[in-house]
Amino acid sequence: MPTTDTKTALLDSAENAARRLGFDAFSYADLAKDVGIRKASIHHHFPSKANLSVALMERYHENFQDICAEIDASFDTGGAQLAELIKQYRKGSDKGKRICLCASFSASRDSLPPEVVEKISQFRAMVIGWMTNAFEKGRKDGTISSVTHPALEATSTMSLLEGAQLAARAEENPALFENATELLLARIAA
Amino acid sequence: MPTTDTKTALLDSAENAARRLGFDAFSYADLAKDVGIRKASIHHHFPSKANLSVALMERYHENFQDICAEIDASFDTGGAQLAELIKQYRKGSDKGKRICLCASFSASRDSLPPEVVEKISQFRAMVIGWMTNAFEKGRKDGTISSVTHPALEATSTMSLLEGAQLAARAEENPALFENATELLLARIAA
DNA sequence: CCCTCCCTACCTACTGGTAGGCAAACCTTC
DNA sequence: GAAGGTTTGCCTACCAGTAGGTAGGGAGGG
Repeated sequence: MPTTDTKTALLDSAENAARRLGFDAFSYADLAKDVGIRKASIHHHFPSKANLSVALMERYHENFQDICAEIDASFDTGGAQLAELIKQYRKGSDKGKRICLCASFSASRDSLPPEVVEKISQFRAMVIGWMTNAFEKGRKDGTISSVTHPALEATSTMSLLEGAQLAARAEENPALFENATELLLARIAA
Repeated sequence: MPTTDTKTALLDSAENAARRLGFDAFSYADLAKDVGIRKASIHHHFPSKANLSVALMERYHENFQDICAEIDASFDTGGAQLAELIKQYRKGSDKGKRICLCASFSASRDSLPPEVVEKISQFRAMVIGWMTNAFEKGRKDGTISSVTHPALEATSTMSLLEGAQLAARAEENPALFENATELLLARIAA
């Protein structure tokens, strides 16, 4: 076992770069410098950049799914669950320094292999599905106000959250994320 | 006067490329091929890519401002004005093949000169300001339902629209834009 | 012995950008 | 209106640097 798992270190570095700069704006040379190995050595772990993008999206999907499951386990009401997801997106925004990998990859769509494009859709469907459940629950238990159509609420909210991250990123200012989500949060009962 | 204004053709090609692929994913060689001149000749019009990005953002801002002014002149109610702006964003999405230049540039923030980063903020402020007026008007004339805080509504809506474009772009599917904006449109009286 | 992990060295293609030239259009000034 | 100079718009040819990727080798552990 290596001192620190190099493959994981590469994924961490690449995810960060992709979310900060975009998929087309970071190179294997950047990763090499960041992780502390030579550029050519990266190809041992990820033969191509397309290959790396697949691994990134897979890991991101799994991690996010785990987070959703944990929210389900820790919070009972639909409102509390939704609030926690919003908190997660705020955290993912990292004070306007990054955006969601899904949003970043969506913008770089044409530079990615079809496999990743497919996985972006699956990620979106997964999150929207989870949010639909949260809105449904929030409508029943009364912790989210004015919910008429949970599935549409989820779709709107997904776009809102990614757009809010983008807005905060534009000025590298976390307040813009807060502003964009304030009305949504106001619908959630304490 | 040239047969077709080359500078304009370059701006058109570059804007399209930036909105489809991202700022880091198109090159001067791409533009040259598209417009039909040699790569080096582009530097006559735009000495550097940074320079080009400034011109792109400036033109985009002006064009969008004109569109907003035209909506103001053509539609009386806040609801009709907002609906028209949403229509504009739908059109800008081009069936999921592009996103707003502002959204694209926000994601590529670190590749752009500070001047452009500043202009992105100004663009956002301009659109949000216009939408704040529309929501304010819609609240008064009753054409937009449940408006309590126009400025926050505008900020949310801006994020929603950019996020909706991103969602549609992810699958190159215009239906995702429709889904994300359906609830918002439902608030507007016919 | 082989497999994992990383190395040096190298490749081709392409990046944004520069130097200098050349033809046509545009001014002047006679 | 012709002569001369300047500006505009594009060209060929080239540059250093970097992109992703390859070939082959060596150290070390199972």
